[in-house]
Amino acid sequence: MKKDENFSEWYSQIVEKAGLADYISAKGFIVLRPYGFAIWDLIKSYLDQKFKETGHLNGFLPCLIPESLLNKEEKHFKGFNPEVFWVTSSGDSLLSEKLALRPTSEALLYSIFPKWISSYRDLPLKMNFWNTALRAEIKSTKPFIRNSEFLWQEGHTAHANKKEAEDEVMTILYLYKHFIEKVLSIPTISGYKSNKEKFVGADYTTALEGMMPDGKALQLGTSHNLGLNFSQPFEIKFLNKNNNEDFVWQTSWGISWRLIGALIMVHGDDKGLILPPIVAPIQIIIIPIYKDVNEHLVKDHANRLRDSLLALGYRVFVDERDEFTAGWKYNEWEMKGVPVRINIGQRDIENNNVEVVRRDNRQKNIVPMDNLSKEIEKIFQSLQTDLYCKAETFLKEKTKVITNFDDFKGILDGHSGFIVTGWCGNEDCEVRVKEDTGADIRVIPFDSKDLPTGPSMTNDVIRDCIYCRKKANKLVIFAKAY
RNA sequence: GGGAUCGUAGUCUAGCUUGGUAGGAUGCCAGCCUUGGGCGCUGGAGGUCGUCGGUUCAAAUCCGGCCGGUCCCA
Repeated sequence: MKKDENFSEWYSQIVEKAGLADYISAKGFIVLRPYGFAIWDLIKSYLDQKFKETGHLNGFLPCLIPESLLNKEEKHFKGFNPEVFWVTSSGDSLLSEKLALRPTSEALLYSIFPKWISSYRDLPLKMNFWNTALRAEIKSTKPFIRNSEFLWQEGHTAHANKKEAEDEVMTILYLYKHFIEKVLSIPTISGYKSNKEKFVGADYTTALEGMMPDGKALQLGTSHNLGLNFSQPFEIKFLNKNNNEDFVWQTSWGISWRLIGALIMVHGDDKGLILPPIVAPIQIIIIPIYKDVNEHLVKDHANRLRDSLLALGYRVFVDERDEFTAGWKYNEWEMKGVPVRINIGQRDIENNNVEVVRRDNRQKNIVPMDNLSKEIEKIFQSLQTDLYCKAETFLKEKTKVITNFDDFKGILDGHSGFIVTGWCGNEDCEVRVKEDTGADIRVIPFDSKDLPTGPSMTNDVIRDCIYCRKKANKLVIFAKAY
């Protein structure tokens, strides 16, 4: 399957052939297979540790939310209503109140916060939940990218003052950014969402936006400042040091298994997945190459090699299956994206070396046994940075500074990408552009130095709003999005 | 939201126009052979043709509803 020729088909093929997920006969729902779940597990354990290091504790929330609760913050409710699944009966009898399958847990969790928060001593309250959310996707679903139920993590915090909440929003956003860029090797652009695109119920939303190989944007993580928007309707109050009642300042934030989708799209090639080492369920695959006469000798060597690599902390697997040839196994493990493969046969044993193949460029190297761990470490390092650089180069190539609307439309008619331009800040212009081109404001970068196009040129070049030509007060990135 | 297209064995698919015995590949099982880029040979098992209904002596095939997948456009 060719990634360049039919990207969408290629993507669905990888999901199935690499054994990540499968379909079930309910629209928009998928089944995660062990290999796909293992990737999620690795993402989860990495981030979970970071959350704990920054003072967050995990909890568990029910998946049903009474309508009245969801309804309490009006805008929030309206925003989610079209995609909420409702439970209306138990057995044959109708429920007295409809229950929503949680599209997100703010309302549910915040209804109970008042019981837990009464004094400034109870703050900050910082919790996280690893669960799923349900949002009905009527049309165009895509595994990991758009599903009616998805695995995610939602963090929720309450703070004594505005500044602390603002800091929390940024702490988490940069924690995500570090993970996505340094661990998943996917470059991102960080910034604010426009009012139209922000989380319903937030004062403002910060986000990380990535670019997929078809030039479309994919939101990879969000962190919201909820201000007092929930604490007021839910009456989450505390006594401050001066014995006055105050409302808490809140944040919420999340990433989802979309990150797996991004990994597939950004790094994969015609041979299949390519996984960065930290999130690879199997980091090293050992293929013993043997004949009947030396089968035991070679397999013993392979297993000893595995044991020594396991002892060094690597996730290693020896593919001892007799029913497949070596060549078949190469293809299989390349499809699954295993970063490093080690071939070991009679002649390697005699020469006290092994053949090491890295997944991304499939370069083969004969490596002496004594150098092996050093070589693996080197490959892991360079894989991590090479994957990032490749994606970053692409991002830069596909990001253009545009100052007039005709050029803007022209670019989006062909293959899309990111467009850096000016915006007056008026939502009408944003809506019009979306109607005319299908692109909307993905992110309002915090700083022009974060732009892939570099700061020097953009500050001077962009003066007007791309649509109404009035003075631009924001530098924004427009793109089509998933 | 609009359009197109598909659903046949675990998987991929032929057959559908012109109604009449479901065929292949791959995988699976048994036995041999072999393994440095999807090896080879022999034999075997595996099917409510997505689902519900209609037309017909007869439906995988024609018609309609529903369910699900995929793609394109908004």
